[in-house]
Amino acid sequence: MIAQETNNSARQCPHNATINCNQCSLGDICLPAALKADEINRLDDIVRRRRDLVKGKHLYRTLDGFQSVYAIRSGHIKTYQITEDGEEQVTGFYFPGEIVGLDGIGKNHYTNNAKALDEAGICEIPFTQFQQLTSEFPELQMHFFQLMGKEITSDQMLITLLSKKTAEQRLATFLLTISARKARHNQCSNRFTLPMPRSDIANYLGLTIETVSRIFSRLAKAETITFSNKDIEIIDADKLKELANLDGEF
Amino acid sequence: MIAQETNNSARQCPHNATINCNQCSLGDICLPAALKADEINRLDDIVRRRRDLVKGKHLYRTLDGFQSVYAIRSGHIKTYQITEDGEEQVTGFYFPGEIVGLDGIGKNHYTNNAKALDEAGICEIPFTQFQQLTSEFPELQMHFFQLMGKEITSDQMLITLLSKKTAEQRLATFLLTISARKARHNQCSNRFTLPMPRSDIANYLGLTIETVSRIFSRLAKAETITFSNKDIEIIDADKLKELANLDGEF
DNA sequence: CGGCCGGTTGACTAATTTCAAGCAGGGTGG
DNA sequence: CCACCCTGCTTGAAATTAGTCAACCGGCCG
Repeated sequence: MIAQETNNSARQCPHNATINCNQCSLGDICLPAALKADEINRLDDIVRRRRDLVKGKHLYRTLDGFQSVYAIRSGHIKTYQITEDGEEQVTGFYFPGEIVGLDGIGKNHYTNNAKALDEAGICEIPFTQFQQLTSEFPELQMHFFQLMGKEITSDQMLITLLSKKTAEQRLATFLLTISARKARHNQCSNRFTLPMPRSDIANYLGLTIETVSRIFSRLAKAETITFSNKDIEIIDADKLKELANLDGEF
Repeated sequence: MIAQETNNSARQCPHNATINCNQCSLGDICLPAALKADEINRLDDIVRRRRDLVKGKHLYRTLDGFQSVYAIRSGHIKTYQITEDGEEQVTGFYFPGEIVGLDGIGKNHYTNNAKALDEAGICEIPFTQFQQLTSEFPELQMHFFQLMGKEITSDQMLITLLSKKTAEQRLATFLLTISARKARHNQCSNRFTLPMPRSDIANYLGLTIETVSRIFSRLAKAETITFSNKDIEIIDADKLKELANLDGEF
């Protein structure tokens, strides 16, 4: 029913591993956002590009030594932990321009696994060198603190969601979050393809696959969205916001 | 049944607002842990002491401008958010030696409210000055990154708990977390007084007061703990750990 | 072609919430 | 000093939400 391709070519295709931070289309939402043109070159010097992952490949694993954080140039990453009893817990989804690996900073190893949901282009940022750079550029340090702060606040939003919201509210909120992130990239915000399978959505939202599936159907029946597998179209954003109980947020 | 007083006098009473960072009994778990003696004095210079709160008083509120982070010298703080529909969501409990206010870093305002659960002594750390100090002392910067990292990982533990665990597992985990924090302060780890009411526990764990109460009773009936109101004694820590991790379901 | 995987749907079950009542302790006012 | 009330906590019975089990569907791949 919906035939839509992800539109990655905002300015330059971020799949292209040879471009530098100055040219990158993600410059205004990624780390360079905090820097002046000449400073970006300094950042560029320490960034290692062309770390490309095929779908399903890990960017890092829980006990890998913490060396770097990673900027996502293209594709999508999910982070997850394995609980004591061997179950997977999805802790986050990351979109182009976002930074993964912050969970490793507290310890000398990562606390999550990070896995590509599709073909992903990654910029590796060795943390020691980056940290030196932050001492030089207070703006960058501030920006980085802000990144960690955002990580904390987004985790806390998830906590509220898991603690207080019904299945329907959770899924509605989830879809709106994705939509908002698409908008940030000047991509169509009411028509998109989910990069992750139902099982990951369910896991992330603290629900079962069946419940997620049922809610998708229910939302479609109420003419709030239409969908075909991973292709989603938001028809009635207001109703979705109402369902999510997030009237003022987006 | 249980008559126990909190034992705050590890070395010096942290209620005493006149002592400095060098003398503080919390030196080895608080920020000074990262610093040498002479460096601690520099930290001490920027710390504003004697911000003391009576029970129920706010340390900061959601939309207060972000200026400072706070070290807890004595007493307990809870952080919480108000959701769109006006409900309270407790996001954390903070004990002596721990730092509150990190949620403000991402924006220029706090994203939580912070409220004293009992009489609390607080050291205020103006963030701008602190940030300058971190540029001088890489150890301190590292320690602070670690603090934020810990905030992230503890939030993610809560996410897993809310997403995967049963009511019983949640409460067992909660009690073990408190116990571990008591141990960190050389305080009795199997006999303590909870600083927060049932309603806050329930809210934090994503349960209702009634469920929390029922689980407390169930744990007592199973001779895992005894309790009288807020006074808790852990009788069978092993059983509690067992309950917290993997339930004997499958 | 057949099997597998991801997704959907239905019927039933179990866990937690909701509603309601009651209890204990602390503080206040008569 | 006692009665009363208020708050926080406990307990029981009924209601509801989401989970479990199971069947089925369609596309994809060997």
